[in-house]
Amino acid sequence: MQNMRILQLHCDYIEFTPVKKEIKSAEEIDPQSKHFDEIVVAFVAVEDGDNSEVAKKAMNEISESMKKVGCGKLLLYPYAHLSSKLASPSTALSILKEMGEKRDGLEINRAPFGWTKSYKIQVKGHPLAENSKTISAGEEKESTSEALKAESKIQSFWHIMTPDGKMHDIDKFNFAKYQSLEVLAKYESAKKRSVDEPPPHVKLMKKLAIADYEPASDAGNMRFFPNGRLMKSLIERYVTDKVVEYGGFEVETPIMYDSHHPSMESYFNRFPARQYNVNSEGKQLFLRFAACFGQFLMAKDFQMSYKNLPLRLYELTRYSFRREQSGELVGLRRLRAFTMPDCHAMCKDMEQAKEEFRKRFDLSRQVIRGLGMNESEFEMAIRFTEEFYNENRPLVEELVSKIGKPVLVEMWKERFFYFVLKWEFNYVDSSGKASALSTDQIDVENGKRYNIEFIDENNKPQNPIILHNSPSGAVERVIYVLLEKAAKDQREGRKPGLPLWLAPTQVRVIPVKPEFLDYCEKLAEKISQNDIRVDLDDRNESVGKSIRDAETDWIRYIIVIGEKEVSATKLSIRDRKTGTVKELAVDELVKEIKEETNGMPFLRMNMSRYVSKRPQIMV
RNA sequence: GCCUCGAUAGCUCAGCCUGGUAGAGCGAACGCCUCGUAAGCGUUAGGCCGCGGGAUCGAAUCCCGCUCGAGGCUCCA
Repeated sequence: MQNMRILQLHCDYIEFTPVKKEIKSAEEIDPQSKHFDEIVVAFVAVEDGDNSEVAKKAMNEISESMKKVGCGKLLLYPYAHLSSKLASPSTALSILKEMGEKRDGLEINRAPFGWTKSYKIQVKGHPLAENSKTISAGEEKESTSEALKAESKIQSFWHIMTPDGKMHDIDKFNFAKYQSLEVLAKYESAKKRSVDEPPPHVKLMKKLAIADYEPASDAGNMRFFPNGRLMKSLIERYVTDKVVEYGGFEVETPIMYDSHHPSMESYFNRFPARQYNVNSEGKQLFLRFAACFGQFLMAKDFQMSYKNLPLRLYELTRYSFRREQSGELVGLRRLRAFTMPDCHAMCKDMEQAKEEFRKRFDLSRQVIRGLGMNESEFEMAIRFTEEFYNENRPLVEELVSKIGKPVLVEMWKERFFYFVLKWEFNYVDSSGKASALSTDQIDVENGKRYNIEFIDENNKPQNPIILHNSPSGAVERVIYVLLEKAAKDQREGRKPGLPLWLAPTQVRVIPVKPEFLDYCEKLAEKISQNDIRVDLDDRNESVGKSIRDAETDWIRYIIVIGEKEVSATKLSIRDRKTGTVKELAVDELVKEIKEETNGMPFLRMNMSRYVSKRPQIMV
C-alpha cells in the first residue's frame, strides 16, 4: 500500500535557505532565503506509486483543513524523511508540481525540491496547528462532510394545502389564481428560472441614500447611510416592542464562539454552516450565524422549573454572519452580515409548545402587517415530518386556515433537521425570487444538545422543546421588500413611497424666497415638537427645483411658504400620496400625521434639518 | 464554487470596433436671478482612463495576466 505522507503545521513564520543540491535532478533555482509569515507548511513525502489522483486528494484535504484554521497561504515543503518507500525523484517532483498548481482561494508556494535546506520555523499553539495525514489512492475520502451527504439524501414530498386542510398534488393543483404561490412552489421544487435584470431595489437603496456596497469589506457586508440607519433603527424598535409585548425578554450574547466547544462541535457535525472563521491566540472562533447558540448557552445556566415555562428569550443580532456563496448575494435580499430578530421559547412539553406556536404565529402576522407589508403579498410554506403531521393535523390545518389561502407544503419522510415543524412567509419579487421573512420552528433536539434542563412536576430534569421564531425576518430584508414593493408600484404607474412612520423625512418646508426662511424655521420647529421629522430646504434654489428634489426623495408632505402663508393661518401642503395641494392649519397636519403613524415608534431626524448643510450622498 | 459582463471626473455614463491633445449630464465651488408646486442662467475646479506586462513610432482604445465589482446558475441547515 502506498501512502503520500504529509505533516502539516500552522506557523507564525518559516524561513529557509537552500544550502546545496542533494541530488542531481534537483530543481534549478536561485538559492535564496525565503521568509513567510502566517502560513501553513506541509512537509510532503511522495511514496512509490503515488499519482495525480493522490496529489489531488492531498490538496483537497490540505485545503479543507486550512479553511478550518482560517489560513489561505500554503508552503509545500518536500521532506523525504517521512517515508522509507520514496517515489523516484522525477515522479516526486512532478507530483509536487501538480500539487503546487494554482488553486482558488489558496496562495501556494513550493520550497525547492532536491536541495538541502536549513530552516527556522515557529509553529502556532492551537490544537489544529499540527496534523499529519497519509493519503492513499482508491480510498473513498471525500471532502463533503457527512452532514452534507446526509442532507442530500432527505426525501421531500411537495404538496399544496388549501384552507380547508386538504392536500393537493402540486402537479395537479390549479395555480391560475395563485401566481406567486406557483413561483414559490416551482422555485422550491427546483424548476429552472432565468432572470437578467438586477432587482430594482438595488438602484433605489442607493438613490434614497439608504445603503450601498462597501468594496473595502467582504461582499454582502453593506454600509448604511443616515437614512438607512434610521430606517433600520425604527424597524428594530418596532419588532422589539412587539416581542416584549408578547412576553419576550431581551438579552445580548457574544458575536463569536469557540468552534471546539462541545455543543458547537456536535452542532457543526450535523449542520454544515458557511461561517466566517476568526483565529485569535490559537483559538478557532466563528462568527455566529444565528442567535441560537448564545441563547441556548445562556438558558443552560438558568435554573428552571416547569413553572417558569414557557421562557421567551429574545435578541436582535446585529450582526449575524453567514458566508453565503458570493454569487447569491444581491443588494439587500441576501447578505453575509444581517440583523436578525430571533426569539426562542423554551416549552415544557409538546402541548405547551403548540399553544406557544399559535401565539407566535399571530405575533408574526401582526408584525408583518405593522411593517407595511401586506399578508396577501406573501406566500406561506409549511414543512413538517410525516410523523408530526399524522399526530398533529389540527395544528397544521389551523395555521393554514388562518392564512385563508393555499400554502406550499413540504413533508419529510424522516426527521433530518432539528425541527419537526416549520413555517415561513415568503416574499416573491418581480424577478421571481422567493425570500423568507417571518419563520417559526419546533425544535426537539437542541434542548438536549445544549443540555438545557428544567425540573418538571415530578421533580425530574427534562429538556425543553424550543421554538425558534423571527417575527419579521432580517431587518435588511424588510427594507428590501419595502423597496421592491415601491418599485412595483412605480412600474404599475403608482407613486412609489415608504410607510410614513419609516420615511427619513416626513415633512419638508420650502420658502419661496430666502426672506421667508425665518418664518419657515419657526414652523419647522413647531412641527418638530410634535415628534415629526421635518426639514427645511434653505438652499437658494427655485421653488420648482426644490419641489422636484423633495418629490424624488419621496417626501410625503411638502409645505411651500410665501407671502400668502406668512399672513394666513392655513398652509398649502402638497401631499405626495394624492398628488394634490391642500390647505390645512398646522394642527390639522400634525393630527393627520399622528393618526397615520399611530402605534409606530418615532425617532428624531438623523440628518441636519437644513438641506444646505447635508453632504450629497448619491445622485 | 461555476458562467457571463464590467472597471474612464465625487456620481451616472460616452469615447474603444477603426490607436494620434480626455468628453457629457448630474453633483460641488463661485457669481447672477429672487422665483408659487417636478430641473432658471453663467463661470470655474475636478482624471495614473483599476493594476502589471506585451506588440506598436505612438494605447483609455489591440493582446496577455492580475485585482476588485456586478449579474446569472448552483445554493440559501
